[in-house]
Order: sequence, then structure tokens, then C-alpha cells
Amino acid sequence: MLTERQKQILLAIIDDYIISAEPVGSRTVSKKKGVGYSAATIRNEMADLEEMGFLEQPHTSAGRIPSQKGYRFYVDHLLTPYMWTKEDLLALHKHYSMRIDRVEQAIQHTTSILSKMTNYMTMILGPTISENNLKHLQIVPLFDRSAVSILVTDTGHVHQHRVTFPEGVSLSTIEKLVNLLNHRLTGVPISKMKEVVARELSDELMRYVDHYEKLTELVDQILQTEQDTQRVYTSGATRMLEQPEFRDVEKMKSLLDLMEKNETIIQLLRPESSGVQVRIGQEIRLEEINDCSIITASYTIHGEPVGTIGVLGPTRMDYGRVISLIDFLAKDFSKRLSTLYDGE
Amino acid sequence: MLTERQKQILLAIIDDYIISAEPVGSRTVSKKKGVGYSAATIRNEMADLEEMGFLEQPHTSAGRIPSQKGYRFYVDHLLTPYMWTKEDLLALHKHYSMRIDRVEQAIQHTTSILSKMTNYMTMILGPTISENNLKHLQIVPLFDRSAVSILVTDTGHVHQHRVTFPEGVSLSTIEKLVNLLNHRLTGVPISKMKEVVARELSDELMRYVDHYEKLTELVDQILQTEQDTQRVYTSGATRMLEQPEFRDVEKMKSLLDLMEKNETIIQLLRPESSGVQVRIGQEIRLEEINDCSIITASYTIHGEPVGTIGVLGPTRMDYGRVISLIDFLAKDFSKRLSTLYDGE
DNA sequence: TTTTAGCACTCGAGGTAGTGGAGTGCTAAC
DNA sequence: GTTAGCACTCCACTACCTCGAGTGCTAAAA
Repeated sequence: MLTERQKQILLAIIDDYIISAEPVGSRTVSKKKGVGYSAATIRNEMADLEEMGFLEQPHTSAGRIPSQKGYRFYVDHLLTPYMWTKEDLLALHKHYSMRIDRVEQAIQHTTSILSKMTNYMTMILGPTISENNLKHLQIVPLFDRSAVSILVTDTGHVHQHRVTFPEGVSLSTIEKLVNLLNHRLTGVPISKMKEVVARELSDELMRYVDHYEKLTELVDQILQTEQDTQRVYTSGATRMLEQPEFRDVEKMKSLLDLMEKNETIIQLLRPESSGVQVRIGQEIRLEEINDCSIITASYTIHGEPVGTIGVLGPTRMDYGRVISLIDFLAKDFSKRLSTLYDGE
Repeated sequence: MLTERQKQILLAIIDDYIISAEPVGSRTVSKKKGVGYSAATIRNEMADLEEMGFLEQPHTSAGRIPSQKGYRFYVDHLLTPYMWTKEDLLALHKHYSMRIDRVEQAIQHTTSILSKMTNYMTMILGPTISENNLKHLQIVPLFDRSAVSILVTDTGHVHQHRVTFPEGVSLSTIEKLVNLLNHRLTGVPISKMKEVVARELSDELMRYVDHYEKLTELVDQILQTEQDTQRVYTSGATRMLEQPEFRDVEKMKSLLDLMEKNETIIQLLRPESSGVQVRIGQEIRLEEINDCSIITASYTIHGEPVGTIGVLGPTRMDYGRVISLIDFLAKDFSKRLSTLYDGE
């Protein structure tokens, strides 16, 4: 579809534009080493590339900038593996000096590293617990009929929420109930608990415990976990202000507005496939960030994907570097989490 | 110190400037109703006010703007109680339609209301648990020597963290230990737990349990709560972009940078006294926000102050409105929390 | 046929007056 | 003590100009 020369020119233009954020002219390209053609030749090719939709021209007498199609082609076919620089490794090493012993801390730390090293915005979708198995369930009565319900998973996650006892049910009944639930639900995935109760336990419950009808509601309350929407961590919104395309206040505003809506971020980060994923501009299907790209990778615990790491930057993003960084960090983060979850 | 007329003029200028964000000229002031003097008279008074440091002039042929001293005087002596408008009440009402049943949700909701209604940035320092009393303590072993330690307070807060058992200590020993701790620490304020253990329990522990030396470290781990720095909630960073003084990218950047540093915010919100507190410009002692003001109020649970609500805006802030809103919301939030903590 | 040199043309960025208006300070009259 | 009048200041805005980077096209060179 594209001749070797055209690819070479496209590559040169994008590489240059990613650094300079300025339209790239034919002369600039022809002077790059490795390109043995005159500006006029380049001009002809550039006109062709524009016709095919890989390049765009802000106005007649300006150079060319890559179009979305151009970036897509670049990411799919032209990108060469990023070479880590000494500075990168040094920076990574520096960040790794601190000891991490809590999941939250690990997440925050990772977002911060990523945004510092890329200079773009970073988002992490915290791990879901729904696929983890119940380790322990407990009710701590507080006063009157109010209590806290605590679910602990085998990964060490603690989920808590308020519950209210139904009227006229004794504490000992509730204790019995909790014991039963504990006995039967330990080892069951959080997401399947309700199902198991409905299928296997309702008969038994009815026999074992008084006030069955009143208690079903309580059981529902206890097993409620969805209200805990996945937590979102972001970092480096400021960094975007350093990108020339966000020197514009309006653009920055719409970006920040977006970032305050957790649901949108969750939407953006929900993985469509495993591995590193690149969405460019309108591929994101979100008007506000038409000229941004998002690179995501999911991280795993013991091989199971549980959350996502994402970097959001202008379409003119250093794809090579970000992809390699995010890939590395997602893997590293997975490893860290897995050890955290295994104890030391 | 100031004549009545000077006060009147200062008030008029500040009121005008708060709305327009433009230097106020003598003509504008003299045309305000209630002011019966000509522009020339006003000009004389304005020159005096400037000499005394209450006003400033951006350049010779511009109007006057209030200085920090001017705002301070305004807040201390000229501010009249804010009259709630119909829109305010309507907006408040609208926001109150949703049901809240988790503390976090209540906090987030309150920040969001406050930032929406003021159009400034809002910050809330989450409640501390250190003054609450222990209700229940529990260890859930996960695998090998790793476990989760869970502390529940009488207010229903759950604090959790990872602990590692010392080598060569049996589970039953640990169980004994936990029972003992539970028995003796229930009802003790979180912040005093370690003290109580040191004073009252060390002897008993030594007698009761084997491996005393090994266990002290575990006890320390279990009772560790400080690592949980107070959580900070913010909302409405975007709103600042609507303020003319933050149309400047650099300024916005330094503000956002600040907001990503939790410790700084905690510092800013740590209350110096109870009640609504206004800090103007350099009174904040933070270079980055020399031209901002912060209004804070602490909220309480059953009368005990446990956290802070704060609004950050340009020095040209609608003090009256914000003070009245923050006062109202802090009280309302306290009430909500108190009921949340009491059960239904 | 492909590449390159040359040239006229385009268009935006940035610099330089010039103008209008809002506001001031001062003086002198009320 | 207050106000009208007036000269003066300074910013914001516009219009205009110039410069230079970059283009497309044509015709010559390879």
C-alpha cells in the first residue's frame, strides 16, 4: 500500500512531530540523515501521503502533521521497540527505593512513577475483588440495630459496609446466621456468593434459623458488594499543562471535567482485550478528548486480570516510550501485587 | 480608624470587584445607589484609602482594586450576613434528594455540592479515627504467616492492614493474644491503645502467652494505625479555570501541582481554631497560592471535631456567600455523620 | 521515468504605529 | 468640604506591514 520511501517519510515526520509539536516541512525531512532525497521529492511524496489521508496540513503554507490514520499506521507498522535510556533506568531505580506494603500505596506509587516518566496523565483502575474468594465474613454490632459487615477475601482485601438488623431478631440468631454463612461461603468467589446462597442455603437457612423472611433482607445487605464501585487513581493532570496542545484553557478544562467523573474513567479503562492497547483520537469515542490517545494495559494477580493501567496524552504522544513503559510497569505491578497477596 | 464614608466606599469597591474582577473607578462607585457623592470626592477618598494600604492601583490610569489588607478589613468589619437566594435554596434542595448511606459517599457528595455552589475548589479532610474507641479487633490469617488485622471503632469505622506473624508462633497462641487484646482494649480510644498495652498489659501478656518477645512486634503491627494518613477529598479544580485569575496556564499549573500533594492539603486544612476560619493571600504562608484565600470550617461527630471542610478561591472571593455556605454545610455534614454513626 | 532546482505564491506570526476610552490628579470654583 | 473641569496617562484594540517558512508547479537534469 505504501512504498518503502513513503513509510520512511511518514516515520520521519511523525518522529519529528512527536518531539517538536510543530508542523514538519519537506526541507526538515530531507535533511534528516538516512533520507537521501531532496526537499522537492519529499514534497511530492508528502502530497501523496496527504491525499491518502496519512498527513494533514493546518494551512497552505505550513508543513504537514500526522492525521489519526497516520498515527494508527505508525503504531501498527512503523513503531520500533523503544530503547531504554540510561536515564530511564536510573529514574526507575530511584523510584523503587521505597518499601511498599499496602496495595493502595503500590497503586499510588505506580501512577506517580508513570506520570513522572511519561509526562502524561496516568490512571489506574483499582483491583476488583469480585473474582476473589471469601476468606472470612463477620458482623460487628455497634449499637441498637446497626452494625458493620466485614468481608475478607483470600487476597487480603477487606470490604466493609453498614447494615441494619431487622426488628425483633435476637443477636444470637444473627450469630447463628453469620456462622452458617461463614461455613458455607468460605472459598466462594465474592461474585457468586448470592447465587450460592439462593441455590444451596435457602432451605437450610429456613430450617436452621427463626425469622427466615426477615433475615433474607439482612443476608442481602451483608453480601452487598457492588455499591463499592471500583476505585480510580489518577496522577499527573498537571503534566498535561506542559503539553503545547493543552496550553489552551478551554481544552484543559474539558479534560479536567472529564477526570472528575469517575464513571467515565472506569469506562475508558475497562479493558477490551489483554495486553497493551492503543486507542487514538476518535477511536476513543469521546468527544471531549478527540485529540488524545489512550494507552492501556491490564495488570494481573496470579495471572488473573483484575485492573487496568492507563496513560492519556495528546495524539502526538511518544507511543514507543509509553507502550514500553506501561508494559513494563503493568508487569512489574502485577508481580508486586502477587507478592503482596502472598505475604512476604 | 476609617471614617464611615471610607468604609462605605471600600465596601462598594470590594463588592463590585468581587463580581467584576475589574479595577473599580471612582465614577462607578459614585453612581452606586446609597452613595451620594461625586466622583471627585470618591477619588479623594480612594487616594486616602490607597495611602492607608486598603486599595491598590494596577497602573496609573486604572481604577482601584482591594489589597489584602482591604479584604481582611472587609471580612472582619464590613461583611454583612449573606442572604440566601431562592436559587441557593433550590439548588441545595436538589442536591439533597439522594440517599446517602456511606461516610465516603457523604463526603464526596458534600465536596461536590460545595464546589458547585461556590464555583471554587473544595477540599475535605476525612474524619480521623484516632479519637474513636475500639469496638472490635480481629486477625484473619490468609496464608503462611500473612494475615489481615482489622480494627472496628464504635463509630463503625473499619481500619485494616497487613501483618506478618513472627516465625514459630502457633495460630492458637495468636488467637489467645487477640482475645486478650480484644478483652482489654475494647472501649479504649484508638490513639491510646498502645499506651494501655504498655501500661496495663505487658505483665499479663508475659504471663499468659509464650514467645512474649516475638509477640510484642506483632502487637505493634496490629495496633499500627498511623500509616493511614487522613484521606483528602477534593472537587472542582475545574471551576477555578472559570475564574479570570486562573485563565493563566502557569498559575493553574502551580495550583494543580499543589493539589496533587496530599500532605500540603492536610497542612492547609489542619484547623487552628474552631468555627469558620478565613485566611487571605499571604496569611496562608504558601507561596504558590499567594493570591488565593482559604475558608475552612471543621465538622464534628457528636460534638467532637474530626475533620475539616475547606474552600479555596482567588482572594477576590465571594466571602459572604462562601462563609455562609461552608458554615451551613459543615453543620449539616456533622449532623449527617452523627446520624450515620448512630445507625438509622 | 524519476529526481531536483528554481520560482512565484500563500499564509501566519510577530512587530509597530495609531486611536479611543476609562480613569486619574490637580485646580479652582461653589 | 464638595464638586466641576481639564489636562494627562496608560492600556486595550485594531490595522497594517514585514518576514520567513513552506508549498505547488514547471522545467531541466539524471
